[in-house]
Parts: sequence; structure tokens; C-alpha cells
Amino acid sequence: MENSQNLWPQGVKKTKQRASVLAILENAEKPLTALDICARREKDGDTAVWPSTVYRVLELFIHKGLVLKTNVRNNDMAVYELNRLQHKHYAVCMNCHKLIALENCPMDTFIPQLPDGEFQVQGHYLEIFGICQDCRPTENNPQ
Amino acid sequence: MENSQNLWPQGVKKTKQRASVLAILENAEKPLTALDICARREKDGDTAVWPSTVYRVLELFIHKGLVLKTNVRNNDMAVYELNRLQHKHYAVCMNCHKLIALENCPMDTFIPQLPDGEFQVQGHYLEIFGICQDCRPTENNPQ
DNA sequence: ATTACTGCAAAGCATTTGCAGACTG
DNA sequence: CAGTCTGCAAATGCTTTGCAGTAAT
Repeated sequence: MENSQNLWPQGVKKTKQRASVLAILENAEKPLTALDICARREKDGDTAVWPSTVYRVLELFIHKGLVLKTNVRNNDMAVYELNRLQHKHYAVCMNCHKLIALENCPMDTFIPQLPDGEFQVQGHYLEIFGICQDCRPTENNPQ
Repeated sequence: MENSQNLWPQGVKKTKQRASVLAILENAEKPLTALDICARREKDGDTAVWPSTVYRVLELFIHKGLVLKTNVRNNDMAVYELNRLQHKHYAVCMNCHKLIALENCPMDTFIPQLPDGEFQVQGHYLEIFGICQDCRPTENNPQ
């Protein structure tokens, strides 16, 4: 698992644990919970990184604009992903909580009409929810 | 505080506590947390409804399609609102967590492109985030 | 060497669960 | 009256906090 180094934020002390969290997020195919990150670190055969440390590291990265924190509908654990600057949205399965990346974004052509017009927009979050293929009852997959 | 009765779901036993939760949601100007609902009940001078009861009642109403549960970005408590069937989205202030209702919805004209095309869409959730007027530093409100 | 970071334990807090008594239909 | 619902207490599980030893610069 490699970390491309170049996105390391300035003035942040580099430790094994922090580099590890960043590398895991860089290689993640989907947003992860803090505990997922711990689990992946262990699966890699490395020494454990404690949850409290992971939470502290994530908060630091969020503050530096490197990581995004999200709460997905109907799932109370927060998930974290690298802020890739490019836009990303997901479809969420209401049954298994799987995330599927969307390939387009409606906000590209949308101007939100806010009542008082005085809200300073920083960004948006969009989520499609429904039932994924694996959870949908079909002739192959009767439930 | 009145409950318009007519939206009471069939086959659901009517109790003081359930009617109370529904009435509070009907009269709410914004989505509420379960604990908000408890607090409003007490403010109305009524006997307390316990959080565990409120959670159980909310879950029942969600199951009946009467209530929607949402997790707002950067706020880990779930909020609940009446499912008014008309579309509703909010702008969220990252500073004070205030919610401001949006007056239009981009999804009216948007068809999400899903990778495999096999996802059965049930709905969507959109959230604009940024800084509200009250939290924005201005000449009147230096921070 | 100094300062900040991490392991670890314990606390915090929203939410869930269990159970006996109370209430609805 | 039977079965369900609620008050209450205790448990659960994610997340935060405190502290002392460890590691980075």
C-alpha cells in the first residue's frame, strides 16, 4: 500500500499512524468508517492503530481539507473519504448499506433558490437511496 | 397543539404518547431530534414521554411511511420530520447547524447515471452546506 | 531536548433492549 | 380481558477525553 506523499499537508508531523490512515483512504474504493480503517490496518499485518487515534487523525485531516466526513442515511456511523476535489455522490442500498458511486451530478446545472438569499454556499451532499441489485428479490435471488 | 387526525395510520393503536409525537412533528417548523421531541412535550406542560418511547414511536411511524429519518452532515444526531410527500431539502449551516428549507429541487430534471443500471431508486437526499447569515462575519457581526 | 502524538482506559452520549406494570381496543 | 405499549433502568456501541509514556523534529 503506497502513499503518493505529495498530498501530505504542510506543517503536519508525519507519523506511522497518520501516514497509514491516509494511505488506507487513498486506496479505499468507498468511504470507510473509523473502525473500518482500524480493521484494514490490522488486516495489512501492521501493528494496530487505536480507534481514538484514528478519530484524532481524521479530525486533523478534515481540518486540513484533506478528508470529508459524511453521515449516510439510515446508518449511524460516520464515514470518511479522501477529498478528491472532484465531485462524488453515491447511491445507498437501504438494505445492505452498500455505496455505489454515481457518474454525474445534478448540481452542475442547478442554482439553489434560498429563501433569504443570504446563505453562503460551500458545497452540497447528494445521496440516492433505494435497493441494490444484490438485495432485490429476483428469480435468481428469492427472498 | 392539534392533530388533524386524518393521517393516523390504519391498524395502529392510538395512545397519548403516539398522538403527541405526531402532533409535535406536524407543528414543527424544522426536523427534530428524538430528544427535541421529548423536550417539546415537556415544554407543553404535559407529562414526560421517555426517549425510548419516542424512538419506538418514531420507528413505527417510519415503518408506516409517515415519518422520515435523516442524518445531517457534521451532526451525529438523527432528525425526524413528517413525510409530507412533497419534496423537501435543506441548507445546513456548518457553524450553528441551523436548517433552511430550499424552495426547489434539482432532481426534478435529473436522471442519475448508475454504473450498472440495476439500482432500484426509491428516493434521494440533498443537502446544501455552508454558512448562514447569522454566522457569517460581517461589519455588524465581527467574529 | 522539547513538543506533540499515541496507546490505553475510562467517560460521554445517542440509541436500543428488557421487563413489569399500565393502558387500549 | 388479552395483548400491546410505556416508564424506567440498564446495556450497547460509536466517539471523545485524559493521562503518561513514546516518538518526531
